[in-house]
Amino acid sequence: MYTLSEENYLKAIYRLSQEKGQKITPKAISDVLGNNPASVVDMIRKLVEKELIDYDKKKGVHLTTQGQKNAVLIVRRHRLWEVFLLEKLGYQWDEIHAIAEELEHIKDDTLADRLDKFLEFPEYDPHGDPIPKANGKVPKSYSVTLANLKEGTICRVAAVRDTSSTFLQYLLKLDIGIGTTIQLIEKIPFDGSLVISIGSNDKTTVSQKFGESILVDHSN
Amino acid sequence: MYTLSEENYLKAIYRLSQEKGQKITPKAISDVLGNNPASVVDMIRKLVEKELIDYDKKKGVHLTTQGQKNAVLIVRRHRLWEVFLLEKLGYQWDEIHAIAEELEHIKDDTLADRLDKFLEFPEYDPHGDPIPKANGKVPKSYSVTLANLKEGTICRVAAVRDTSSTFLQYLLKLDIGIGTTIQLIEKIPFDGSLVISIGSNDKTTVSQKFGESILVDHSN
DNA sequence: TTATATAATTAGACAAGACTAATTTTATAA
DNA sequence: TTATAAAATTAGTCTTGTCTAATTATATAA
Repeated sequence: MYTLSEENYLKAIYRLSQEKGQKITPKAISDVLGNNPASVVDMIRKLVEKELIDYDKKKGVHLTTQGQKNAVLIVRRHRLWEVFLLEKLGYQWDEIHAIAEELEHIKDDTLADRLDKFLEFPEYDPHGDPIPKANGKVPKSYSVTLANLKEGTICRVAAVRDTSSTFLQYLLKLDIGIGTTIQLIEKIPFDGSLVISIGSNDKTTVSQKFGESILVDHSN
Repeated sequence: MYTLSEENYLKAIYRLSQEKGQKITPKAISDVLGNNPASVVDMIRKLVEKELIDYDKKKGVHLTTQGQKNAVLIVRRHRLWEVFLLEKLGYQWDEIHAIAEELEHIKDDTLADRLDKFLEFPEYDPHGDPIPKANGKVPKSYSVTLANLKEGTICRVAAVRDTSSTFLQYLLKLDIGIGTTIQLIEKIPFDGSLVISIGSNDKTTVSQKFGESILVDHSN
């Protein structure tokens, strides 16, 4: 088993590896974890030693098979606990991430699988992120953002990319949740702002950044 | 909030404080936690500094009001998680202690209370230990052991004093659980062995140590 | 009461994981 | 191509919580 810190690094590296085409550098990792680049270099050395990652200055950091397997398991635990906290304990959308951040490190061979069964094998967590299966397979995740759509398109909110409390509270205020229908009415060329209609409500304007944080499902 | 280590010390001291009449010494704490007495002395200094305990060489260690409050909360979390693991996730009696040992350290202001509600406010954990209430009140705990009874007494198993896997597996093998009826048939003066009848089964002989690890409820 | 065993304490070391400051590499722009 | 900025790395330090070994204090038994 690995330490809390090692697991957090694996998770951060896994997350960065999902952003295709980006080289995973010490700087990038330090930005995700909010710590010092020097600390990251130390930990990279340690994880290479343990054969959880490879590091090549040119190619950046990559998870080994072993590292990938572990990272996926941590993500699985995190997302299952999020479902539990929201569905069973009645937490709000914006409260669950921080607690799951601790729960994901609880070590027991059968805990994740038992929790999975108890929750009746959910495929997605409350933020719309796919929950890796016990065998490591990850259900399809969404990749089209609201900001990607053509004007006029009607879509369904499938997932959100940001777990910050400020973002999630803003969503609650706008009455947006997983499954909400949104029509993209207009894109303002000047700053990328989006004019949208949420559900059957009136038009609202949101920022480009906001539009890029919402992943959608649309039929055409 | 306190560190994992500080919480484990508080819990150990709380546990020792339940054994009335015993002075809480560094040695006693090191025995409970399985670490070096020198480490205990260091931590005692730290906890005194934080006003969680008092230490007087003559009187030993005592929890302050603040320390008591925290210790009780940790115990509350531990026992609630035990109920969850057994009732909701289907773990065996002997598997839950170790996992609850990790879960009890998850920090969130409302988690214990939400879990308590979700489990419908259980009064006792699966080992028969009382679960402290949100306000710090602790339901009555049992104190009479099987070994304390007079020959002939019929009792009900109310709680067990040992959380070791070997002990709990032995209980499963003997078909003893919380609520099981046991009659104490005979006490062997030589070594304190007990001849008992479990439920409606034949006589069995168990050791004095075993008898002292079972807390019972009896009507006369 | 004195010898001996046990407990408590102190001093010093160590590993993990973080930091700062200084230095070296690499990338970017003039 | 060279100057400059940014990133990576190294060296050294710090904190937490542990340890061992040595010392001092206390309790127990002869």
